[in-house]
Amino acid sequence: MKDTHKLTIGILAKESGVGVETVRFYERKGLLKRPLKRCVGYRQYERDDITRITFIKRSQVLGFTLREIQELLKLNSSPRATCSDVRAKADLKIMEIEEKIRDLQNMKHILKELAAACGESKQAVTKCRILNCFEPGWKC
Amino acid sequence: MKDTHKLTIGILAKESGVGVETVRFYERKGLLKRPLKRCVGYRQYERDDITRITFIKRSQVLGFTLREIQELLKLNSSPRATCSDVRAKADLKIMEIEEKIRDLQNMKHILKELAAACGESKQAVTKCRILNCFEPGWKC
DNA sequence: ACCTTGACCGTACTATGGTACAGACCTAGT
DNA sequence: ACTAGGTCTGTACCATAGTACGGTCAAGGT
Repeated sequence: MKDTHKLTIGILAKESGVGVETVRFYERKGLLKRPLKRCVGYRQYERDDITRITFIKRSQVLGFTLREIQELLKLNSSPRATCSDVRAKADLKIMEIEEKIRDLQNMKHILKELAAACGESKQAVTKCRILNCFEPGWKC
Repeated sequence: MKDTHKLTIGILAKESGVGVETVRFYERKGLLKRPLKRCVGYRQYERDDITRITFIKRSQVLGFTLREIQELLKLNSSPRATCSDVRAKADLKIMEIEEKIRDLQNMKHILKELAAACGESKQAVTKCRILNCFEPGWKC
Protein backbone atom coordinates (compact mmCIF):
# COMPACT_ATOMS: atom_id res chain seq x y z
CA MET A 1 0.00 0.00 0.00
CA LYS A 2 3.09 2.16 -0.22
CA ASP A 3 2.15 2.69 -3.84
CA THR A 4 -1.18 4.39 -3.33
CA HIS A 5 -2.42 4.09 -6.93
CA LYS A 6 -2.15 0.30 -6.81
CA LEU A 7 -5.01 -1.64 -5.26
CA THR A 8 -4.83 -4.78 -3.16
CA ILE A 9 -7.30 -7.53 -3.88
CA GLY A 10 -9.33 -6.55 -0.81
CA ILE A 11 -9.72 -2.94 -1.89
CA LEU A 12 -10.53 -3.95 -5.43
CA ALA A 13 -13.16 -6.39 -4.21
CA LYS A 14 -14.77 -3.85 -1.89
CA GLU A 15 -14.77 -1.07 -4.49
CA SER A 16 -16.24 -3.40 -7.09
CA GLY A 17 -18.83 -4.77 -4.72
CA VAL A 18 -17.74 -8.40 -4.97
CA GLY A 19 -15.92 -10.80 -2.65
CA VAL A 20 -12.18 -11.36 -2.64
CA GLU A 21 -12.80 -14.96 -3.62
CA THR A 22 -14.80 -13.82 -6.61
CA VAL A 23 -11.88 -11.77 -7.87
CA ARG A 24 -9.65 -14.82 -7.67
CA PHE A 25 -12.37 -16.89 -9.31
CA TYR A 26 -12.51 -14.47 -12.26
CA GLU A 27 -8.75 -14.70 -12.49
CA ARG A 28 -8.91 -18.49 -12.68
CA LYS A 29 -11.56 -18.18 -15.37
CA GLY A 30 -9.36 -15.82 -17.36
CA LEU A 31 -11.62 -12.81 -17.03
CA LEU A 32 -9.02 -10.88 -15.10
CA LYS A 33 -5.32 -10.92 -15.82
CA ARG A 34 -3.02 -12.29 -13.17
CA PRO A 35 -1.18 -9.31 -11.74
CA LEU A 36 1.13 -10.97 -9.25
CA LYS A 37 4.22 -8.83 -8.89
CA ARG A 38 6.83 -11.25 -7.65
CA CYS A 39 8.65 -8.54 -5.73
CA VAL A 40 5.52 -7.83 -3.73
CA GLY A 41 3.96 -11.25 -3.31
CA TYR A 42 0.48 -9.80 -3.42
CA ARG A 43 -1.73 -9.16 -6.41
CA GLN A 44 -1.66 -5.54 -7.45
CA TYR A 45 -4.52 -3.98 -9.37
CA GLU A 46 -5.26 -0.70 -11.10
CA ARG A 47 -8.47 1.32 -10.87
CA ASP A 48 -9.17 0.05 -14.37
CA ASP A 49 -9.85 -3.37 -12.91
CA ILE A 50 -12.80 -1.94 -10.99
CA THR A 51 -14.27 -0.95 -14.35
CA ARG A 52 -13.63 -4.44 -15.61
CA ILE A 53 -15.40 -6.14 -12.74
CA THR A 54 -18.28 -3.68 -12.91
CA PHE A 55 -18.59 -4.52 -16.58
CA ILE A 56 -18.70 -8.23 -15.79
CA LYS A 57 -21.41 -7.83 -13.14
CA ARG A 58 -23.61 -5.56 -15.24
CA SER A 59 -23.27 -7.82 -18.25
CA GLN A 60 -24.35 -10.80 -16.20
CA VAL A 61 -27.53 -9.00 -15.24
CA LEU A 62 -28.17 -8.58 -18.94
CA GLY A 63 -28.13 -12.33 -19.38
CA PHE A 64 -24.62 -12.87 -20.67
CA THR A 65 -22.62 -15.81 -19.35
CA LEU A 66 -19.05 -15.43 -18.18
CA ARG A 67 -17.94 -17.10 -21.40
CA GLU A 68 -19.83 -14.54 -23.47
CA ILE A 69 -18.50 -11.71 -21.37
CA GLN A 70 -15.00 -12.98 -22.00
CA GLU A 71 -15.74 -12.78 -25.72
CA LEU A 72 -16.95 -9.21 -25.32
CA LEU A 73 -13.83 -8.31 -23.38
CA LYS A 74 -11.63 -9.84 -26.02
CA LEU A 75 -13.08 -7.34 -28.50
CA ASN A 76 -11.52 -4.72 -26.31
CA SER A 77 -7.97 -5.76 -26.91
CA SER A 78 -8.27 -6.86 -30.50
CA PRO A 79 -5.08 -7.50 -32.42
CA ARG A 80 -5.36 -5.92 -35.87
CA ALA A 81 -4.78 -9.32 -37.44
CA THR A 82 -8.34 -10.43 -36.71
CA CYS A 83 -10.15 -7.26 -37.68
CA SER A 84 -12.87 -8.76 -39.84
CA ASP A 85 -13.31 -11.47 -37.25
CA VAL A 86 -13.80 -8.83 -34.58
CA ARG A 87 -16.29 -7.07 -36.79
CA ALA A 88 -18.26 -10.24 -37.38
CA LYS A 89 -18.38 -10.95 -33.68
CA ALA A 90 -19.45 -7.41 -32.89
CA ASP A 91 -22.20 -7.55 -35.51
CA LEU A 92 -23.46 -10.83 -34.08
CA LYS A 93 -23.53 -9.42 -30.57
CA ILE A 94 -25.36 -6.34 -31.83
CA MET A 95 -28.12 -8.52 -33.26
CA GLU A 96 -28.36 -10.49 -30.05
CA ILE A 97 -28.58 -7.28 -28.06
CA GLU A 98 -31.23 -5.84 -30.35
CA GLU A 99 -33.34 -8.93 -29.82
CA LYS A 100 -33.00 -8.62 -26.08
CA ILE A 101 -34.00 -4.98 -26.23
CA ARG A 102 -37.08 -5.84 -28.30
CA ASP A 103 -38.09 -8.58 -25.87
CA LEU A 104 -37.61 -6.32 -22.88
CA GLN A 105 -39.64 -3.58 -24.53
CA ASN A 106 -42.50 -5.98 -25.16
CA MET A 107 -42.35 -7.12 -21.58
CA LYS A 108 -42.29 -3.56 -20.34
CA HIS A 109 -45.31 -2.51 -22.38
CA ILE A 110 -47.33 -5.46 -21.07
CA LEU A 111 -46.38 -4.64 -17.50
CA LYS A 112 -47.28 -0.98 -18.03
CA GLU A 113 -50.68 -2.04 -19.27
CA LEU A 114 -51.11 -4.18 -16.21
CA ALA A 115 -50.01 -1.43 -13.85
CA ALA A 116 -52.36 1.04 -15.53
CA ALA A 117 -55.32 -1.32 -15.32
CA CYS A 118 -54.44 -1.89 -11.72
CA GLY A 119 -54.17 1.76 -10.87
CA GLU A 120 -57.30 3.09 -12.50
CA SER A 121 -59.89 0.97 -10.79
CA LYS A 122 -60.18 -0.85 -7.52
CA GLN A 123 -62.02 -3.50 -9.45
CA ALA A 124 -60.65 -6.84 -10.47
CA VAL A 125 -57.43 -6.51 -12.40
CA THR A 126 -57.74 -7.24 -16.07
CA LYS A 127 -55.94 -10.45 -16.72
CA CYS A 128 -52.30 -9.68 -17.37
CA ARG A 129 -51.18 -10.76 -20.78
CA ILE A 130 -47.52 -11.07 -19.93
CA LEU A 131 -47.45 -14.59 -21.27
CA ASN A 132 -48.27 -13.25 -24.71
CA CYS A 133 -45.46 -10.75 -24.84
CA PHE A 134 -43.27 -13.01 -26.95
CA GLU A 135 -46.06 -14.31 -29.15
CA PRO A 136 -45.31 -13.93 -32.84
CA GLY A 137 -47.24 -11.03 -34.25
CA TRP A 138 -47.94 -9.48 -30.89
CA LYS A 139 -47.54 -5.72 -30.97
CA CYS A 140 -47.37 -3.15 -28.22
CA MET B 1 -53.79 -38.79 -27.83
CA LYS B 2 -57.41 -39.65 -28.49
CA ASP B 3 -58.19 -36.09 -27.38
CA THR B 4 -56.31 -34.25 -30.08
CA HIS B 5 -56.35 -30.81 -28.47
CA LYS B 6 -54.54 -32.12 -25.40
CA LEU B 7 -50.77 -32.47 -25.52
CA THR B 8 -48.63 -35.17 -23.98
CA ILE B 9 -45.46 -34.17 -22.23
CA GLY B 10 -43.39 -35.33 -25.20
CA ILE B 11 -45.29 -33.17 -27.69
CA LEU B 12 -45.23 -30.19 -25.35
CA ALA B 13 -41.48 -30.56 -24.86
CA LYS B 14 -40.79 -30.86 -28.58
CA GLU B 15 -43.04 -27.92 -29.52
CA SER B 16 -41.49 -25.77 -26.81
CA GLY B 17 -37.96 -26.76 -27.73
CA VAL B 18 -37.02 -28.21 -24.35
CA GLY B 19 -36.50 -31.72 -23.02
CA VAL B 20 -39.18 -33.82 -21.36
CA GLU B 21 -37.12 -33.76 -18.17
CA THR B 22 -37.09 -29.99 -18.23
CA VAL B 23 -40.88 -29.88 -18.29
CA ARG B 24 -41.01 -32.11 -15.22
CA PHE B 25 -38.30 -30.00 -13.62
CA TYR B 26 -40.38 -26.83 -14.14
CA GLU B 27 -43.34 -28.64 -12.64
CA ARG B 28 -41.33 -29.52 -9.53
CA LYS B 29 -40.25 -25.90 -9.29
CA GLY B 30 -43.85 -24.73 -9.49
CA LEU B 31 -43.46 -22.95 -12.82
CA LEU B 32 -45.92 -25.27 -14.49
CA LYS B 33 -49.07 -26.59 -12.90
CA ARG B 34 -49.36 -30.32 -12.40
CA PRO B 35 -51.94 -31.51 -14.92
CA LEU B 36 -52.11 -35.20 -14.10
CA LYS B 37 -55.54 -36.42 -15.02
CA ARG B 38 -56.01 -39.51 -12.88
CA CYS B 39 -58.26 -41.17 -15.43
CA VAL B 40 -55.52 -40.97 -18.03
CA GLY B 41 -52.40 -41.49 -15.97
CA TYR B 42 -50.41 -39.17 -18.17
CA ARG B 43 -49.87 -35.45 -17.85
CA GLN B 44 -52.11 -33.57 -20.23
CA TYR B 45 -51.25 -30.09 -21.43
CA GLU B 46 -52.87 -27.35 -23.45
CA ARG B 47 -51.29 -25.29 -26.22
CA ASP B 48 -51.18 -22.50 -23.67
CA ASP B 49 -48.43 -24.35 -21.87
CA ILE B 50 -46.22 -23.96 -24.93
CA THR B 51 -46.61 -20.22 -24.55
CA ARG B 52 -45.73 -20.55 -20.90
CA ILE B 53 -42.53 -22.47 -21.52
CA THR B 54 -41.55 -20.13 -24.34
CA PHE B 55 -42.04 -17.25 -21.95
CA ILE B 56 -39.79 -18.93 -19.40
CA LYS B 57 -37.00 -19.55 -21.90
CA ARG B 58 -37.10 -16.06 -23.39
CA SER B 59 -37.16 -14.48 -19.97
CA GLN B 60 -34.12 -16.46 -18.95
CA VAL B 61 -32.21 -15.07 -21.91
CA LEU B 62 -33.12 -11.62 -20.61
CA GLY B 63 -31.35 -12.39 -17.35
CA PHE B 64 -34.28 -13.33 -15.14
CA THR B 65 -33.92 -16.30 -12.78
CA LEU B 66 -36.60 -18.97 -12.53
CA ARG B 67 -37.64 -17.44 -9.22
CA GLU B 68 -38.11 -14.03 -10.85
CA ILE B 69 -39.95 -15.60 -13.75
CA GLN B 70 -42.28 -17.25 -11.29
CA GLU B 71 -42.99 -13.81 -9.83
CA LEU B 72 -43.73 -12.45 -13.29
CA LEU B 73 -46.06 -15.35 -13.99
CA LYS B 74 -47.87 -14.78 -10.73
CA LEU B 75 -48.80 -11.31 -11.97
CA ASN B 76 -50.71 -13.11 -14.66
CA SER B 77 -53.20 -14.73 -12.35
CA SER B 78 -53.56 -11.99 -9.81
CA PRO B 79 -56.36 -12.29 -7.29
CA ARG B 80 -58.06 -8.91 -6.90
CA ALA B 81 -57.22 -8.90 -3.22
CA THR B 82 -53.60 -7.99 -3.87
CA CYS B 83 -54.11 -5.38 -6.57
CA SER B 84 -51.87 -2.68 -5.17
CA ASP B 85 -49.29 -5.32 -4.41
CA VAL B 86 -49.40 -6.46 -8.02
CA ARG B 87 -49.05 -2.88 -9.14
CA ALA B 88 -46.04 -2.31 -6.93
CA LYS B 89 -44.40 -5.46 -8.24
CA ALA B 90 -45.12 -4.52 -11.82
CA ASP B 91 -43.70 -1.03 -11.29
CA LEU B 92 -40.57 -2.49 -9.77
CA LYS B 93 -40.09 -4.86 -12.67
CA ILE B 94 -40.63 -2.03 -15.12
CA MET B 95 -37.78 -0.08 -13.54
CA GLU B 96 -35.54 -3.12 -13.63
CA ILE B 97 -36.38 -3.67 -17.27
CA GLU B 98 -35.75 -0.04 -18.14
CA GLU B 99 -32.31 -0.28 -16.60
CA LYS B 100 -31.55 -3.39 -18.60
CA ILE B 101 -32.67 -1.68 -21.78
CA ARG B 102 -30.44 1.33 -21.05
CA ASP B 103 -27.45 -0.90 -20.38
CA LEU B 104 -28.05 -2.91 -23.52
CA GLN B 105 -28.37 0.26 -25.57
CA ASN B 106 -25.05 1.55 -24.24
CA MET B 107 -23.44 -1.76 -25.06
CA LYS B 108 -24.92 -1.74 -28.52
CA HIS B 109 -23.69 1.76 -29.32
CA ILE B 110 -20.17 0.88 -28.24
CA LEU B 111 -20.21 -2.23 -30.37
CA LYS B 112 -21.54 -0.27 -33.34
CA GLU B 113 -18.69 2.18 -32.97
CA LEU B 114 -16.26 -0.71 -32.89
CA ALA B 115 -17.80 -2.37 -35.93
CA ALA B 116 -17.72 0.91 -37.85
CA ALA B 117 -14.08 1.57 -37.00
CA CYS B 118 -13.32 -1.97 -38.01
CA GLY B 119 -15.16 -1.79 -41.29
CA GLU B 120 -13.87 1.52 -42.62
CA SER B 121 -10.19 0.84 -42.60
CA LYS B 122 -7.97 -2.16 -42.82
CA GLN B 123 -5.75 -0.40 -40.33
CA ALA B 124 -5.48 -1.15 -36.65
CA VAL B 125 -8.82 -1.15 -34.94
CA THR B 126 -9.39 1.76 -32.61
CA LYS B 127 -9.39 0.37 -29.15
CA CYS B 128 -12.87 -0.74 -28.27
CA ARG B 129 -14.28 1.12 -25.32
CA ILE B 130 -16.77 -1.52 -24.32
CA LEU B 131 -15.43 -1.53 -20.80
CA ASN B 132 -16.55 2.05 -20.43
CA CYS B 133 -20.11 1.48 -21.47
CA PHE B 134 -21.39 1.39 -17.90
CA GLU B 135 -19.19 4.21 -16.65
CA PRO B 136 -21.15 6.93 -14.88
CA GLY B 137 -21.54 9.90 -17.16
CA TRP B 138 -20.71 8.00 -20.28
CA LYS B 139 -23.05 8.93 -23.13
CA CYS B 140 -23.65 7.37 -26.47
C1' DA C 1 -47.89 -62.49 -28.98
C1' DC C 2 -44.27 -59.37 -29.29
C1' DC C 3 -41.93 -55.30 -29.38
C1' DT C 4 -41.22 -50.47 -29.91
C1' DT C 5 -42.35 -46.07 -28.08
C1' DG C 6 -43.40 -42.96 -24.79
C1' DA C 7 -44.87 -42.07 -20.21
C1' DC C 8 -44.06 -42.70 -15.10
C1' DC C 9 -40.95 -42.02 -10.77
C1' DG C 10 -36.86 -41.32 -8.24
C1' DT C 11 -32.15 -40.63 -7.87
C1' DA C 12 -27.82 -39.22 -9.46
C1' DC C 13 -24.91 -36.61 -12.15
C1' DT C 14 -23.47 -32.23 -14.73
C1' DA C 15 -22.08 -27.28 -15.52
C1' DT C 16 -21.98 -22.62 -14.08
C1' DG C 17 -20.94 -19.17 -10.88
C1' DG C 18 -19.60 -18.48 -6.98
C1' DT C 19 -18.45 -19.08 -1.33
C1' DA C 20 -16.16 -20.91 2.48
C1' DC C 21 -12.70 -22.89 4.88
C1' DA C 22 -7.81 -24.46 6.40
C1' DG C 23 -3.31 -23.54 7.26
C1' DA C 24 0.60 -20.69 6.06
C1' DC C 25 2.69 -16.40 5.32
C1' DC C 26 3.37 -11.41 5.10
C1' DT C 27 3.17 -6.56 6.74
C1' DA C 28 1.72 -2.36 8.90
C1' DG C 29 0.80 -0.09 13.18
C1' DT C 30 1.62 0.19 18.20
C1' DA D 1 9.06 -7.34 18.84
C1' DC D 2 4.31 -8.36 18.67
C1' DT D 3 0.12 -9.07 16.85
C1' DA D 4 -4.15 -8.14 14.27
C1' DG D 5 -5.55 -8.31 9.94
C1' DG D 6 -4.92 -8.99 5.14
C1' DT D 7 -3.13 -12.22 1.60
C1' DC D 8 -1.61 -16.65 -0.26
C1' DT D 9 -2.81 -21.58 -2.23
C1' DG D 10 -5.72 -25.26 -2.45
C1' DT D 11 -9.71 -27.90 -1.74
C1' DA D 12 -14.38 -28.39 -0.55
C1' DC D 13 -18.84 -26.96 -0.56
C1' DC D 14 -23.13 -24.44 -2.23
C1' DA D 15 -27.31 -23.00 -5.25
C1' DT D 16 -29.27 -22.85 -9.70
C1' DA D 17 -30.78 -24.97 -13.77
C1' DG D 18 -30.99 -28.55 -15.85
C1' DT D 19 -29.69 -33.67 -17.94
C1' DA D 20 -29.23 -38.55 -17.71
C1' DC D 21 -30.34 -43.05 -16.11
C1' DG D 22 -32.49 -47.12 -14.30
C1' DG D 23 -36.43 -49.69 -13.77
C1' DT D 24 -41.46 -50.03 -14.57
C1' DC D 25 -45.78 -49.81 -17.02
C1' DA D 26 -49.24 -49.26 -20.71
C1' DA D 27 -50.95 -48.47 -25.50
C1' DG D 28 -50.50 -49.30 -30.36
C1' DG D 29 -48.76 -51.45 -34.53
C1' DT D 30 -47.22 -55.85 -37.18
